[in-house]
Amino acid sequence: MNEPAERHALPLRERKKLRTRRDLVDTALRLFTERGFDAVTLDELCARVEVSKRTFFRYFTSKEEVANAPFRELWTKVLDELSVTEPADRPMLELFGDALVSTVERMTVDDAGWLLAAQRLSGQHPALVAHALQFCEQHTLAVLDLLRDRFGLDPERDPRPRLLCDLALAVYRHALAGWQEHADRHPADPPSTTDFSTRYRAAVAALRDSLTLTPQPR
Amino acid sequence: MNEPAERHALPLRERKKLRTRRDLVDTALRLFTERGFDAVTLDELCARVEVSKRTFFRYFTSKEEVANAPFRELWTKVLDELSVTEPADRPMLELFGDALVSTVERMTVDDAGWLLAAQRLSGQHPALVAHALQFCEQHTLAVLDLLRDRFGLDPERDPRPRLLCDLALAVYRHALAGWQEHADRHPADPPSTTDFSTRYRAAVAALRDSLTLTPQPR
DNA sequence: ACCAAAGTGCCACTGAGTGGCATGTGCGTG
DNA sequence: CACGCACATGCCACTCAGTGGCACTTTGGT
Repeated sequence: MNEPAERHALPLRERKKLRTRRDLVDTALRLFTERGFDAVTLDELCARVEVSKRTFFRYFTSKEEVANAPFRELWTKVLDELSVTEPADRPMLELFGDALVSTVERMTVDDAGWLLAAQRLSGQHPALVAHALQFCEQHTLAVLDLLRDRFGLDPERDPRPRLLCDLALAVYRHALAGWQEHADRHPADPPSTTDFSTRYRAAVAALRDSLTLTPQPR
Repeated sequence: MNEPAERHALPLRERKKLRTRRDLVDTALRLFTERGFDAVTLDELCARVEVSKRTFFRYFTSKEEVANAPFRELWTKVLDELSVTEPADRPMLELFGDALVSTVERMTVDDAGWLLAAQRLSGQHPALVAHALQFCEQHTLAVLDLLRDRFGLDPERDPRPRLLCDLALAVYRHALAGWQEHADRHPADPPSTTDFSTRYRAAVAALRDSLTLTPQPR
């Protein structure tokens, strides 16, 4: 019936939707970056994209969500990757890290730029941090389902899967923050996704030592 | 000058402020619990407490904040405790856990009840999760300052302090969630703060294993 | 050509949060 | 005790995020 054999030939209707969504995200990130998150009203954003405010809310549930859209796109891909990963005999933390790192390294330069822009904004406005963290929390729950269904780990009876997710998220956030700061110090260079990977792996290596970290004598 | 020798004799003006604040928190948590977070408008809450909406916003910065007030009170005490802790030759994670556990066990039964109520609400409404997480983030930054100033750990050059905080927070959140679920299964009993401590310590013990957690064969 | 469904625009509305100014109350001074 | 100062509050009008409802246009299938 409605099964076009060609991959990239989505129903024309879907194309328009994707385009509108992309317009909204791009314009929003640009305006927010230029003038600050709450100096830009939704009315203005909608006017620029030539879309009614009502339509905006059919694409995004809140003003924060459009600013954090790059995070959603990243994690959607990571989850896709994880859901086809074979449960080899390696620590989940590694499987998790591999999925994240390879997803980031597969990003286009443009997408990496948007991701950094979103991260930069998050650092400035508390409401964006809040939304981003709550978004992580939601995805943690999705990952826990995955761990239960595909990897035989039951988060109901075992606290470790839950802790593992939070550990991995802490590492991810640390790597992302470091990447963004580094990118800001070299504004001329294009964003380097391998810089993220390096930071991620370094943070993973530091995890074990964090557990026994002891105060230094003054 | 204004240094009354008596401990509990605050300036009378301050007493009133504390009382108003307490009224707002208590009434808010009660109403939110009875009818749900967004079925209660601020206008209504203010009417109950007989306070103008303008005054509400001199005590709290948002509707979410009043619902999460018990968290703020808890962490304020924990930070106070940490800021007088001597940097003995023990892992920071233990010092941190001791401060948290002893603070919780020193709570009154009433305060424990409010804390559980706030946690219960957070589980229901995304906006409250978001606010609570962002609040944790803020306190993490305060803890990092403390680590730098009192414990000689520099978060600028060493990723471990930052990771340590996130680890501790993950354990805290897990223990709190478990405590609340347990309390809900036994609604007749008064809240048991030692139950929280037990869960906290168990989760700390599980941390190390989380790092190497490996998929189970189906 | 036609129809049903999906997508959109428009309009009015609720409720959170803010600014400004007038009013009142506690607190220290003479 | 009276005065004045500073702080806390109340009131009012305003902005803006987000929602509900309905009418209109576009798209894809028949």
